[in-house]
Amino acid sequence: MDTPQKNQINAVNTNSIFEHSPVFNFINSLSPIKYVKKAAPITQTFNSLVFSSPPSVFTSPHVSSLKESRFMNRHIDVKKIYSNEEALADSTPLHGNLSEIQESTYQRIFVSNAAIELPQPLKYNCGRADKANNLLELHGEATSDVQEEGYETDSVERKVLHEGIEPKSERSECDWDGLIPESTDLLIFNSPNEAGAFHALFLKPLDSSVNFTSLLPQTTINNDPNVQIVDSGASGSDHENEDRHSEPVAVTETGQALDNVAMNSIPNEKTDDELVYVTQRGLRRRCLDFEMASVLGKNSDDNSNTDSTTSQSVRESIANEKQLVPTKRNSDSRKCILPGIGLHLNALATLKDRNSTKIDELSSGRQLSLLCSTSSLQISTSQEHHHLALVAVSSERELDLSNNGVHPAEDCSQAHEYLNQNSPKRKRQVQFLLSMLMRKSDPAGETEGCKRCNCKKSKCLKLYCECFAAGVYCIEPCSCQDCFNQAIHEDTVLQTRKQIESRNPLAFAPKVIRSSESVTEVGDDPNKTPASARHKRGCNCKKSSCLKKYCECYQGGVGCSIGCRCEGCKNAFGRKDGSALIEVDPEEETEACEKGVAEKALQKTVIQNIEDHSDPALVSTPSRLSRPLLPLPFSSKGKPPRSFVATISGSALFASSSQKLGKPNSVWSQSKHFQTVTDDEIPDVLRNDSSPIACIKTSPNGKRISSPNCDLGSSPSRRGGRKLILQSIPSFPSLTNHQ
DNA sequence: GAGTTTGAAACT
DNA sequence: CAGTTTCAAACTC
Repeated sequence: MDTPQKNQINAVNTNSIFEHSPVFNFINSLSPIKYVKKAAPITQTFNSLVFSSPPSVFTSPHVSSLKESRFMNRHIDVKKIYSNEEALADSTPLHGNLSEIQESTYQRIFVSNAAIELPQPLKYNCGRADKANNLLELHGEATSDVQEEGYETDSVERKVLHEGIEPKSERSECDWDGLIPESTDLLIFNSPNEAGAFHALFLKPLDSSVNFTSLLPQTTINNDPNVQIVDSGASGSDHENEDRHSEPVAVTETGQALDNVAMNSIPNEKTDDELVYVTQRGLRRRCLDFEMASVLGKNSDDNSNTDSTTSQSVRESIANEKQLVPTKRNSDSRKCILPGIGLHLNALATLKDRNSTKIDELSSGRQLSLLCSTSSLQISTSQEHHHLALVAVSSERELDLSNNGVHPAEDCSQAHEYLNQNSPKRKRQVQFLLSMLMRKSDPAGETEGCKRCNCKKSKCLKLYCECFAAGVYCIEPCSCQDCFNQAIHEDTVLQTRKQIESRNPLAFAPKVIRSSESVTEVGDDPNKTPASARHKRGCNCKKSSCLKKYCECYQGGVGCSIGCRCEGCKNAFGRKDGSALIEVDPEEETEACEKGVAEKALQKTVIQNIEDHSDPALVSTPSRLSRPLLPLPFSSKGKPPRSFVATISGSALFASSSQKLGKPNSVWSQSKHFQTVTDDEIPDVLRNDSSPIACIKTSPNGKRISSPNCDLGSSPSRRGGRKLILQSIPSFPSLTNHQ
């Protein structure tokens, strides 16, 4: 499949090595315009990057994607996970060498995500944690059919092994070590070593489209072995392609290749094994990727050392589910990419959890979050569209972090460092985010960020368990008893999940659906809640008047709708009767906010600001726009996965996705949800920012009706949102001002 | 931290 | 589908 990206990439490749040199990249980073061009086609890439995090929402078990594997198992064998990836990679008819693949991989991650499924990007976040992993993973993905592989693979392996063995030593050299968390659960990195991978990502000059380099010190790049590795890869597919003479794999192509891989798995056992080996390090994740899990689960038993076997089994499983995976990707790779978000949230949660548990990890996580935000900002330069999304995400992360008890100051300090290198705009944006963090003084929030359950009888295998419901494994901070929601009980978890889904296919779906996306559902129905978002099932509150977190609607930051069976609804976010918060009782809302919802409200406001950046009035009057969703589900309860998903994803989206995929079940895949959120949702919102009215039509009632254009349907047109992106950037300042 | 309240989830 | 029970979070003290 040749995509514009590919072409671009090729063009890039043709460019001399100079372009790929760190210095050149850095210079390029300085000129956003250029990057934008390059990036333009790649917009999705960015998403992947940003959202690489594991989807909080459980995807249907049957759906298997690379992402899944990654996300799924915090503790799952790397091999397994990797195998999934491999399966994808294998399936790919890639023509490039491993080296090429590596290069392409990096590019993919940063540059060409579009073609790449979200999973890949996720890889980057997730498992790629390892320095080596980055390369390997890439290889794994791209590897499929590398014929020259032997040569390159070996080298790669060596690198990987080498790194794995002495990751830290290498890092020590890197200046970034301090900044970049070694162990970033957040990112899904298992071990500190994994951080290196992340490192590499940042360090890597990436595609011109995305330049983290600007953020990163050049020196670091040079110094850090990892960087070098990355560099080689990063320097560009160009180099590799040229040097290795292997079939050139354009980044774009790579992305496609990845997709293809998923579709056509061509198992390269050797490569797979290697990959698996590498991947293992970064696999530890709290997030459960049920989709993958289902697939992986089969293999889980074997996980440990039977590389070839595992990879194969994975492949087989994947092959069996080929339709799903391929469909997903084919249907809309872009969309699929989003899953990362979900993961991301989970990752955040995990991070938080870990924060409580492990200081080191926490710090790293923080840093990561910061880095992510920063990176997002940078990326924004090249890709505004993504930028906003990223910003939103980052902001959320930050918020979460703050909630978690992470000290914003630390993050801020680092962020500032980055800022120093960035343009004023970026600085402002970053500051904005930081301010949000700082503001979010959330005493209790600290814990909320991460999911911690306290189950005593459910074994964490029922929806009662928030961790389980969120699609994440229970972790140390949890106070659960007889917990089965652990990687070691993966099979049980998957089985249970399936069972629950069989009973209620939507059981793991986001609880809050954004109306804009689900406009079809609510949009025109005057009877429905004015809010832009609403609970998928509605609440059934009797005594809380929908003013406490007992109420899921309230908890989710959305107003009640006609679907609710609540009594005496006084939901501050919108009453069942349709009255908007402000309209109904501003004070009430205020109180609620003060009590604990404040965070949500704040986030909401912030989000709105982001969305409506230029129009504060809108924010003040939700009714006008339609009730703001839970812009930041994270805050609401610190339960990123649920809220987040809910907020972002919409039933409509799901439906569309499923249709595309051709697999109804696939609809539930987290990736889609995330995708929706990332690419579609946020971008749209951002778009709206620039011109709130543009995408949003206001009905006489004041309800928001998404315009056709706005409809995120996932059409390519949507993605073209660059214009908006540019506009969105300016908005930040205004937002900051507001705050 | 223990106990109560609450409403979703699960069960019948 | 409705009623009941179970469960764990949210809340109160």
